[in-house]
Amino acid sequence: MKSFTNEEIARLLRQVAAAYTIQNEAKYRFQILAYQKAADSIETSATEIKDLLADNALDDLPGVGASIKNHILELFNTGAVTHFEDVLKNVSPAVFPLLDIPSFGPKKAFKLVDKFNLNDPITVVDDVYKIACEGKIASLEGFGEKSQNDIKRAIDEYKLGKTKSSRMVLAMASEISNTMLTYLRKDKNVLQAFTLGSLRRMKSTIGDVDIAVSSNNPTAVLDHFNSYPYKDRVIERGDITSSIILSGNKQVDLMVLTPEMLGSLLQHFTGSKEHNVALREYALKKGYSLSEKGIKLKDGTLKTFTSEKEFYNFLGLAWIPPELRENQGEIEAALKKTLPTLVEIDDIKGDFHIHSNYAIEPSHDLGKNTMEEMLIRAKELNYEYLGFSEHNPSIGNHTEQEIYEILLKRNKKIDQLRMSNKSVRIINLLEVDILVNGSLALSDRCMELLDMAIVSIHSSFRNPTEEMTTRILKGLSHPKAKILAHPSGRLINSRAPYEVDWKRLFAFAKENNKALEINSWPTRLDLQDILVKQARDYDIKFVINTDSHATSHMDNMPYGISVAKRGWCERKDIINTYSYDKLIDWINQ
DNA sequence: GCCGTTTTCGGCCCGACTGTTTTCAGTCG
Repeated sequence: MKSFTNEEIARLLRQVAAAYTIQNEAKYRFQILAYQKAADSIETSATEIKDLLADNALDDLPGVGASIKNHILELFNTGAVTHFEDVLKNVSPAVFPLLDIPSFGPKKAFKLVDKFNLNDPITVVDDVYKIACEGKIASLEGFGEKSQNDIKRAIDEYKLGKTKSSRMVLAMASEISNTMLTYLRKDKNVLQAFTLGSLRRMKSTIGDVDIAVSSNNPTAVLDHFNSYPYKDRVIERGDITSSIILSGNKQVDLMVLTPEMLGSLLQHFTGSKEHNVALREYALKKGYSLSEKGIKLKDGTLKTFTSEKEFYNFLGLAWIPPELRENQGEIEAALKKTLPTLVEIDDIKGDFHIHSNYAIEPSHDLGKNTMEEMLIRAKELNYEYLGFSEHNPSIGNHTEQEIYEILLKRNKKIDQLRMSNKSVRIINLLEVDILVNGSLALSDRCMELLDMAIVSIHSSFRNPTEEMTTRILKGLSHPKAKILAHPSGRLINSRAPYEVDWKRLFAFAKENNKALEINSWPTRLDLQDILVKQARDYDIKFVINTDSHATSHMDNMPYGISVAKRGWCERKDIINTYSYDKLIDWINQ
């Protein structure tokens, strides 16, 4: 039995789709869609295919039917798939690396590889670049001087990091978008301007920044957009859309329509693609054809909408919050009027993951601000309570007795603060390491000094699923351990999540009244949204924490909120929306 | 190749833009 990661399987399925496209796009139109859909589904699955296979649960994945399932089984059994080899045999492997370069699709990549006999996937990008520089591409049928230059530039930018798959963190995309909105609104032709796309849906990572504007003079708005002083260049410019690249290879897309079309424009450009496709298929059955311009009725007339709500309502649906628009059951829920009332930032009454600079001699990093400073910020945020949760004192450098004394001293400090700070109640926590063997880094009598503890993994991330899960459950089983922090350990764009048997963890958390943290740190956002949604089916509790190491970090809470919303969470699912009294009841349960 | 609130067969979103064309092919979201 061989093993493959989800990423490898998805890549393989995309290669098959590309090969079908090259061979005969019209003939294989629906197979191509099916393979791409299956690849998307596998790539975004929080559970590894190998684990689904072991549970015989591959059918749970949408887009994976009998045929592709059998291909995957064959892949794991023999290391290869006969059918895939058949489809791929006439396509050089040198085609595929080109497909991660923006503006390169299967057909263009194949033509270049085929005409110039490029067969080395390692060097193919450089090979194409060289051929373009030598001026050999312009004379090919279907190409010209311009497209030859475009190819050169696309590869230049690719080498600087602009690939189809590169994504930025939410915080950076927000900043780019806000700056752009401020700039756009300076033009009197801009009636209203909005952030759309994955940024409006508050996805954890963002590809391009999408912006929509309503205006009676789109040309003037596009001119203004194209004159943005911090742009590197204009990628494209039409009658209603334009794209520019900013320094750092960040792309901004703009669409401008008249105010009477604003409703459909917002709907269209917010996406996701999957949501829009599903919505359009649903509408089609009612005889409607949807686009950014409005809804085309059976008689061919276009009905326009000034608001997004009217657009959804016309289709018999409740307005769907952007965070839910991922084709994960939201259309059905909107039809049945069973959409959740999502948690909002104003519901938050406290934050439990706060690292002050209190000298606790920890195993990991200390915070930068004093407990007093953190409390002031908490008061400004209108919090009812705040939990201090520095890392436990390092067990390598202290005896158990020394640690006990450090904590006694810290408790005295916290008691003093409780006397002097009546407006914000203080919860006494620590963030305690779960060691490799599953025991906690604090002794039982040390744990007794706390109101509750956050436990988390900070070492040995790469152990097998079973071992990791057992380790976490053991650590979490301590009666004082109430919260599991950053449950998957992922760092966006730098560290893959460790592998956990999520179903087992969720069942355990439900059974033992433990909360899973949604960590608001922009490169963590962990538990990730799709797992939050799955966990919610187990009816378990979450806590949205900032993991702050400075007062300014406490402002990251909205990012955690966005993850909770994308996971369909309501206020009742989140323990730091509880009043202080209710919270204490929960801690003592 | 997938899928089901008219279907287990017969459907499968829709339009913008560019470059190379002279009505279209390819890419993108």
